[in-house]
Amino acid sequence: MDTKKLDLNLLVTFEVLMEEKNVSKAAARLHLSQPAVSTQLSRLRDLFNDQLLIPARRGMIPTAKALELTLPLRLALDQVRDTLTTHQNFEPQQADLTVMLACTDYLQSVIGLSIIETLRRQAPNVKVGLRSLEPARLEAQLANGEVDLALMTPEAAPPALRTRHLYDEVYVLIGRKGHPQLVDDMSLEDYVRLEHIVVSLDGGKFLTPHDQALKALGYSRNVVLSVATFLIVPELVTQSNFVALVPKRMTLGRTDLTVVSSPVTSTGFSVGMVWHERTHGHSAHRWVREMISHIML
DNA sequence: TAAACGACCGCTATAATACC
DNA sequence: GGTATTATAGCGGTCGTTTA
Repeated sequence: MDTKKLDLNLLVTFEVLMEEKNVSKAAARLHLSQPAVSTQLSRLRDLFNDQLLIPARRGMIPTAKALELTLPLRLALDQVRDTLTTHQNFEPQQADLTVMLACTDYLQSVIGLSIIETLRRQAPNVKVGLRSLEPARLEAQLANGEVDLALMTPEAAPPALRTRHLYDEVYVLIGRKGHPQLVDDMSLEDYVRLEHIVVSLDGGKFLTPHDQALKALGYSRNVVLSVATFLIVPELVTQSNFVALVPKRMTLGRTDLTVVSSPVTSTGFSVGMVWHERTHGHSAHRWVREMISHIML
């Protein structure tokens, strides 16, 4: 590649073209004429030695290479934008705004308090509204301002949104303190005989991906209860002999629980932040995102 | 230092193509 | 045929480099 031909503006054009998949719409967003963007696309094609976007019935279809380039180029541009805006004025002590945060009940319980405490200390006039995550509506909510930031599995976010990975979560098995069968290194046979609570966020389901993994091994666990939220699970297990797989961070500081590893490796999940272009460059929102990143470290 | 030159970029106009 | 969309031609302005 001849880097002398490289112009950062071309990468910005590529980013918008991949979002719009339409030269005319990309041109409107970039405040350029359609031919100007068409010419830039031609230069991008020359630069990457690939068609990148192929004219289709309506708009354009990205090539495999274009799809491959999208994420790394966006990350590179974000880094440049971050560098340019890092030192823009934002005074947490004087800031006065409300940040609407959408996340699952589990995340509200795990990090909600930490966020509020840090904000009260560093930005006393910044308020946080916590609301339930609605994945199907999230993109629209982020676009229209109902939500400013979502905490969720970044891989599940619509591709047009901005994401940042925060941490990887794993599941652990919990039961009441002194539970007679709940020990580390228990056998798979003992494990499936325990009385399990499962969490089905959309309600009432008894078969989870973990059960499918068990099924593949020829086992089926004894599920006695399905609940729609992680929040009540610790209370249920402390008052019974039930056990449950819950995210490890939920158990931190809980002295009334026995926490052991599951004898079957249960696929964990990642947690990240998801936000819209609308708040991407906003210094206060940037500060909030940085603050949450630091809390999660 | 200033003029000349050339490369580059974006513009308007328009051709080509596909769809309704 | 009208509309939507991309691509190209030709033109003018800007900017960096070269040269006197």
